[in-house]
Amino acid sequence: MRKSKEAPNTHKPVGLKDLSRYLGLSTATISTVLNGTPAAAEIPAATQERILAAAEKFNYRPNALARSLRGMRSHTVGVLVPEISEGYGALVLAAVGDYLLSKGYFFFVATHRRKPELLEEYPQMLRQRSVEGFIVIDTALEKPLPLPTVVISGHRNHEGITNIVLNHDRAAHLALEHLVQLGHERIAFIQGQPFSADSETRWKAIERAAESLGLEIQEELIVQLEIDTFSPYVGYPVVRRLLQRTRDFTALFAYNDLSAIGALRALRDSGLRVPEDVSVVGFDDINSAAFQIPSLTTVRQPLDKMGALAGEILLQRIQGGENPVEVMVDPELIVRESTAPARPRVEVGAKLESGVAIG
Amino acid sequence: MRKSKEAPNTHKPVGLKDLSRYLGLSTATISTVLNGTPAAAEIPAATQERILAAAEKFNYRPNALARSLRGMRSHTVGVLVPEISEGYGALVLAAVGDYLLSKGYFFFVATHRRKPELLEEYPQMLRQRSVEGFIVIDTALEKPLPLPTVVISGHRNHEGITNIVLNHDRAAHLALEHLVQLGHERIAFIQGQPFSADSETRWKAIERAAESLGLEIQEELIVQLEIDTFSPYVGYPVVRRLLQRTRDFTALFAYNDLSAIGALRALRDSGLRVPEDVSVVGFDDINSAAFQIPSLTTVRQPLDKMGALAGEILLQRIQGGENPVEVMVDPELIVRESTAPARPRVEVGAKLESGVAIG
DNA sequence: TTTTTCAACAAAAACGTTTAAGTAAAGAGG
DNA sequence: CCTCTTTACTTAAACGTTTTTGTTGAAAAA
Repeated sequence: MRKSKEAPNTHKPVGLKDLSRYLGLSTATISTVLNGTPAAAEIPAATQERILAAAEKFNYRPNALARSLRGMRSHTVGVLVPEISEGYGALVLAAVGDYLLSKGYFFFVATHRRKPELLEEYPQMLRQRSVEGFIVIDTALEKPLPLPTVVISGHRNHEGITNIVLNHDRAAHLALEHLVQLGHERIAFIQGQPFSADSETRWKAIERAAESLGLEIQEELIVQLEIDTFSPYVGYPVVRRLLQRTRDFTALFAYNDLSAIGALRALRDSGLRVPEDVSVVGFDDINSAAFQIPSLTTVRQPLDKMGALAGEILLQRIQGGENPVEVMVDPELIVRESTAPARPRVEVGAKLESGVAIG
Repeated sequence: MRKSKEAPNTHKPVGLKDLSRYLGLSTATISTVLNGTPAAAEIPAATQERILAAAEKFNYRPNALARSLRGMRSHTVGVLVPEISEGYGALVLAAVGDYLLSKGYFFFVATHRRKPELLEEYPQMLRQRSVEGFIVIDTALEKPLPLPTVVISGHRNHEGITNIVLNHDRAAHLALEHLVQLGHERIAFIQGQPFSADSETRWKAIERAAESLGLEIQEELIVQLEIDTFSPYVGYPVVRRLLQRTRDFTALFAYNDLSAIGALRALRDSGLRVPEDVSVVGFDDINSAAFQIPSLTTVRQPLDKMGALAGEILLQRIQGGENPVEVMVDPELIVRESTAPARPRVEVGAKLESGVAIG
């Protein structure tokens, strides 16, 4: 039907044996030449060229399973993540994936949805598939994994794993410095929910940053998130309540973009313009931050960098390199439309006089 | 150092040979018992129990590489997607992944970023890794792939692949029916950009739906998107322009959520309230649709269903099952705050009289 | 001429499974 | 007592590589 020396059909991939038959050489010789191992030096150039030509002609691709099995590297890592359909996980995963692919690694993704039994099972299954290491995103590991592991925004520290964390001090400083430079002195704050991992860390960082900038934090301008939701509504009621107490502030620094978006609406619904009357700064730089009108000035968590870094460190560790306990990444201030120079204090008084009745 | 019958340390996984040594049985026997093959019927229950117990004790996990290599199934599929950091890709991928994991399959993700060389290379690399099939998301394939393939929102049809597409007729009908039931008669439309794949299909569907509902489409209420951006700003200028021409409409059906969000802002900036003055319907149900205030009524593309369906059909095909050319999925109308009963026509007139000068 | 050395490759083992084919011992049937 | 089954396994091949060790024929050295 099909002549033997013709390129075989695409159904069964051509293997070393096929080349061996075609070239009249042993698979050993072909393998060494194609891999350019030291032993290939003993093979004359003419033969090498014949081999290369044949491999090219038949589009030979070594079977990765066989290669990995033989004891070489699997060039595969496992990624554990709670969810990838929401912004955070997707962004980090995308960055991790891009880095790994660029280095010739493939990866399995296992979404455990925070179910303990899956968190127990998936690492084992991934190990069964010979992954060389793990990248763990936003997940609390019960026990350390039996392979090189890099954790992004993890909640616990274990022996031997590398943690990638945001530099919260710098984040707070960037945001407050920006506002101070715009002339803002009375700044309102939305603190994170008590159960949110970063809430305390970030608030402490804000206090330090305020101190270093000579900025005084007014107790009456602080509100705290309470409800647990993925909707920006999270920020709406607290800002409405704040506005009933006082309008004597020119800027608002929210715990995250979600609450900042809720705040935008609350401010607008209260008749205040952003940024003319109040500047708003968010945190995270989720996708919809840029989508708001006005678009949101925010402290960006470099999720792409964090992902790429995780990939880089993991591959390093796999190759027996250093194993840092913690790597800190720097946030970035993304200035958009929601921040502007502070209005003069006099205007505040004027607005206040014509303001809404309290209570 | 370590006694031989003790559970081995976690560094090297225990293999069939280890069990063989421990039990004094051949690997063949152990394998057949653990796999419950027909041949295991000849092994007495006592032995079987011994084997099971040992496997349990040492937490034996068969090496997936070896198993796949031996010619059985790799239980792995490849997923080709342009990008996973934006909503669409992430949502579909999440659904695909969940389905596959639930069926014991793992998957490699390859993000080709629409670069032709990667689109050429990645399928080959995935094949090298013995994937059993492909799921291709939002990608124009140049040539059919050499394995079972399911395409979600693909742009071309090839021999032997299964396409998963949205039922656009139903989508259009749902949206218009909703508006009609709310009493809307004068409805404005935002058409998709000429280069967008679904633009024409969807518009045709809208025309058919309008016809069937006895709704007349007014030429002067149609605008079309032009710019190519991921920001909702895409919808802003066209709606502003529309509003300069006329305010004589009570509802707006946008091409997608992005443009609908831009439209929300444009309407508000023109002094119109949503939904009191104008109802707005979007399309897709991207995450930020629910995040708007008012939250957006929209036609939901069941990206989760589409992903799960793709997984299901692919596994079916891999197991030699049916190979449908096209599978249509139904959209769903998600009613939120941006739609409400039409205001009476009289008010329209009133508004119009006090309206903006034309030209 | 015989031995040694070298070039150029081949043979075979190994990775950890699965599976077809084979076999020793025990029991059944004659 | 001999043969035939059956039981309960074992042996060995196979998957497609990589890698260590061997082998062959010819040229160089003795």
